[in-house]
Amino acid sequence: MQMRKPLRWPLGCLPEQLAGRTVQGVRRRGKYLLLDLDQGLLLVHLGMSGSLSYAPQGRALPPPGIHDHFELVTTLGTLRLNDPRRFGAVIFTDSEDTAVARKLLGRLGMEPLSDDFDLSAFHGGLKRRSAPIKQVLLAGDLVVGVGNIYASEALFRAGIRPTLRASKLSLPRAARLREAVRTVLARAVEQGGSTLRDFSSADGQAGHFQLEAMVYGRAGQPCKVCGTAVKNIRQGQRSTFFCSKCQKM
DNA sequence: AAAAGCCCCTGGATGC
DNA sequence: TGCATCCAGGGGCTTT
Repeated sequence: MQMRKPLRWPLGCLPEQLAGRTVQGVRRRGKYLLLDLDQGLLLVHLGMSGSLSYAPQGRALPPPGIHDHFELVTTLGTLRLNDPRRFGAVIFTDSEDTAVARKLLGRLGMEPLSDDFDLSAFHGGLKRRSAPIKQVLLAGDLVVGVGNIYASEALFRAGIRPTLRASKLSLPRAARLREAVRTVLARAVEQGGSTLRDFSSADGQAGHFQLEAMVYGRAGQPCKVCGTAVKNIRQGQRSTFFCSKCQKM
């Protein structure tokens, strides 16, 4: 294992902590990748611009560039993290029960594509929030995985204005939103995600979901359903796109 | 407890 | 061409 510049948090003594360890399994929680080791746990986050590439043993990765920060070298192959903006993270911790792990993983909400994405829990959570629904989706403490693109897209599909206070959502509308979140994320996964500039998957493929976005990145263009010009506003320093005719308060 | 703002960082696109 | 400005798939931390 080698490393270069620090990411969001310094990479610290990873070489010592990882030397000789065995990767026993790989999981995901929210946008954290969890590598279960024979001793300890490695948390990996890609931030906004991170990507992983992998080469099996015997096939070489290209020479490391300035944005390659971390390589996990195993007997089966090498996993490399590239992250130009360095918002990503690689963190070693002893288990999921350490203070560090709990701080990062403990606040995470329900997994949208799993059975635990329960409607009454979702609606109940929304009831307790007065913030705009878009920001509640993005916050990740009620439901995880809904990033900036998919929040706008899910709200469009559900016909809900992003500025609506979360607590105002009726049960039927919460149900519709829940379905929209699941549909949008499942479709995005099928399409390999969204490549706006530098994102790629571990085998170097770009994503294509952005090509079928209904509102995201389409400010001023006609809504694909009704033709009204798509609006772009800012909520919590992030851009939001919506159709003022299709999406009701 | 929850909301709102700030900040981390680099690079590409745009405008003068 | 050169420089300034704005914007970007996230989310932790601090302040209100």
